[in-house]
Amino acid sequence: MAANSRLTIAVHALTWIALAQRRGQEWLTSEQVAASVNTNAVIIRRSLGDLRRAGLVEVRHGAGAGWSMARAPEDITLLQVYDAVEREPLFAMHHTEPNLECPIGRGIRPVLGTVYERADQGLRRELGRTSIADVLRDCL
Amino acid sequence: MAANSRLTIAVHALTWIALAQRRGQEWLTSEQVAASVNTNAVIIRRSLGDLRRAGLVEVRHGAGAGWSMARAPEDITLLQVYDAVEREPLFAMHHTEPNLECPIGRGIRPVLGTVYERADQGLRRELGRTSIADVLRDCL
DNA sequence: CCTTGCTGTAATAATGTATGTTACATCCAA
DNA sequence: TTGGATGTAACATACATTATTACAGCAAGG
Repeated sequence: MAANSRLTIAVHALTWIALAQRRGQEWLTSEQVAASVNTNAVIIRRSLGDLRRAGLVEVRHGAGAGWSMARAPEDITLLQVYDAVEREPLFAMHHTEPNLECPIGRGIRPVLGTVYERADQGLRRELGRTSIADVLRDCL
Repeated sequence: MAANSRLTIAVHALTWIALAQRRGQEWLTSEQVAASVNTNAVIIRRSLGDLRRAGLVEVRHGAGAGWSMARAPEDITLLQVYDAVEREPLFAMHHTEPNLECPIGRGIRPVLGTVYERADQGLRRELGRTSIADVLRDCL
């Protein structure tokens, strides 16, 4: 699959904001976050926008604008970040409908759907075990 | 991520070959498999080629050529199929190196590497619980 | 040993997604 | 009112996936 770096970008941004706040800087601009992630500020705004819609960060407009945590780093798991930024399922079904005259073609999609659902749960269970606070601690 | 259908295609092909063999047809051509999956025969040959390199199927050339299981359907898990056909990791790191003058930029990659490794293990544990024989049974 | 049918793979195209970049309307604290 | 940042559209580039055509290579069976 074309693995993407959305989760990486979002976790990096959140962790950096968490560290800045611990150091007393309440609001960070997308430029400041982009400087640590080393990417374009628009990429950061898009990512933080996803996190805002999920209720994980807050944004402030006008003069002195920027981004801030909406919750304590201990209360944000990587699973919540994953859900906020990732839209596609892990595994795709057939591009074109399989041959319904074949018993396998008829039956395989729900069967695979169940298997893929369990695999997804296994992935999510692990992502739910790590918080932004854990990532911050291990970074330092 | 751009979810792909490689696992779906490979499992479908294997399950169909397993059913054909149970019905007494030992060798299937890529055209016959493609007719059930409803895709091009070259796609099937590429997928089965991956499975052959992993030791899951056998190929026969010349007249009467085709594909056959190299193991019993009970002894092939979807995890083995996944490993045979999937090359990319689930999550990508940053496209460009993060800012190494930032504590997060310096430390985050190994931290995320560990988390992503655990998430991958969670996914794989579940895929290892299902065999081609299970898929075949549930299809019928 | 030669025919025949299928495999293995290269080359190409169409499509979709990820990332990066510029531009600009909008917003709001000071 | 204004200045600086957000939100988002528009576009470019790069790459992955799937599909398709073409053809060399292989080997079973006449």
